[in-house]
Amino acid sequence: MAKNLTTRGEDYSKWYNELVIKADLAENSGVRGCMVIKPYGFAIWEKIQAELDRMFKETGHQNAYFPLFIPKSYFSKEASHVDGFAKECAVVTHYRLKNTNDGSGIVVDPDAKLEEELIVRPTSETIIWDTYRKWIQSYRDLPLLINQWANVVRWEMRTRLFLRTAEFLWQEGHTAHATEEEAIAEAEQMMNVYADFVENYMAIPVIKGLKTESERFAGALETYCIEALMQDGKALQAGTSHFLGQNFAKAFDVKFANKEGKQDYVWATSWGVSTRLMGALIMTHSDDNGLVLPPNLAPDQVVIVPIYRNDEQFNAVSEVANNLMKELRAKGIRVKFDNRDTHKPGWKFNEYELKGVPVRIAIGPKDVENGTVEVARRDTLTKEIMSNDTVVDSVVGLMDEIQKNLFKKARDHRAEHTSSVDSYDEFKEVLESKGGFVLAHWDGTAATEEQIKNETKATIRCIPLDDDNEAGTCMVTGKPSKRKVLFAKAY
RNA sequence: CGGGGUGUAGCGUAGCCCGGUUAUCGCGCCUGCUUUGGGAGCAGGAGGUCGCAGGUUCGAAUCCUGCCACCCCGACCA
Repeated sequence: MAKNLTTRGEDYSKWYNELVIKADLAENSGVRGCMVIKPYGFAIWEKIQAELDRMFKETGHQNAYFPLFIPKSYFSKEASHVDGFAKECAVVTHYRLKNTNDGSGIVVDPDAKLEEELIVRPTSETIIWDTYRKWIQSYRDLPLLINQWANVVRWEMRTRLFLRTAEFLWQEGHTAHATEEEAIAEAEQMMNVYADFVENYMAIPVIKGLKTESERFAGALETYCIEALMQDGKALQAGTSHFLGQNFAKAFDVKFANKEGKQDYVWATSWGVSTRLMGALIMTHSDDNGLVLPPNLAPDQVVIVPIYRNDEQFNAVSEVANNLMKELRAKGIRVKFDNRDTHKPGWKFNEYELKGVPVRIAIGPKDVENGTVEVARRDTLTKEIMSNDTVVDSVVGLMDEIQKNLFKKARDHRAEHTSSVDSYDEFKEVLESKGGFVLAHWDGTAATEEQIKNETKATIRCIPLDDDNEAGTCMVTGKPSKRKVLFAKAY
């Protein structure tokens, strides 16, 4: 585990400051917990977007865009939705500024007060369902499968870089279906898409499951989620997919004529992942030398660093480097040749380690002479001299190997930090001593869940969807339990 | 919103308690030479509304008052 990675407080912020900001990922802009994402960090986000977007389209979805501002009245239409978000909404009340009469500055013009205030979207269900009403008349208009890439604002009382910023980037899918079964299938499908992406691209193992009633999305009948375990033993919700039933359809009067010609309310889902995924990526793989990026997600998969003393050597090394770059690119690998003469090799080595580039190739005069290059892996921090004849194939193979190795490392770590307990004392003891995921029996009531949370700070991350369905009795109340559920302290 | 803390160069800081020359040091930045296979060395140089506004004083980074911002802890949460 990266030694500077702790849960909260000074060490945590130090970890982010030293690793992330130096690694050009992001910096805290200081404006109410907002975040400036630097080019390198944004390149990672763009990779996440690109792959997810492809997967959404492969499952029949289309992109659209809805307004940032939502009339306040829309929110009051779905009661539980209001309860969930009312406390964290930014509200636009005026539309104009003016100079003060004495010229001392600018103030909000009191004459420019809006008739109805606008909410800066914390999520887009309301405005989207208001729109869907106009789009849906017949079963022939269904299913409506739409995704939006957008920013949203949640005025959290406390923020944390990547995990909980006041404004964040995300995608939100909103679908409408003719039947309940179809909507449930959609929600499950998207949970599976998320799990597939997070495991195979981000190399982060996840547990698929259902949220308990108290942890459910505001307005949902069922919330599917994927839960990941970070290096420090705390859980992070990496994505959610909600079955919304007919709640929003009823609230926004979205009806369709079914095949029998009768009016019925549509069935809905919504699902989303955010820039929080980047936090998960960092906190799962990084070590004390900086980020460690899985090859499938790294903006640069390979960086070539030249070593030279003079122009003659630089030209010789560059020729080898350019050829190698061309060959690797022909194999579909993202390669960067860092031929800047403004930084020395040692400086570059550290720079790319900090940035988590999976493979670094160094080429110097000795290599040119010997027909070799030095290949270094970011995940194991090992170096190997390779012949020019074999290096292309080896590097191609390394992409796969590093990807698998990172996933395996993360899965092994999770296995070591997953416990199954039978008593409340044991539960507390495990949480205290090693943290991580703890499987335990629970009686299914919100009251017991609340008691456990108050006494241990652990929450039910999910009711796993695996086949391990052994019944038992609740560790707190002794009442019957259908299966063990997944507890952890969470971010 | 409650509790604690901090504001001095791009970043990190000393000085503040006990007021007194030109505000300290490191990193970074610029110039030159030597360097370049793991964050180079030497020499020279640039860079400051000491968070803001008042007050006390011959004199304020330092003392007093008010304000602002940020960080940490709690409640809230993707």
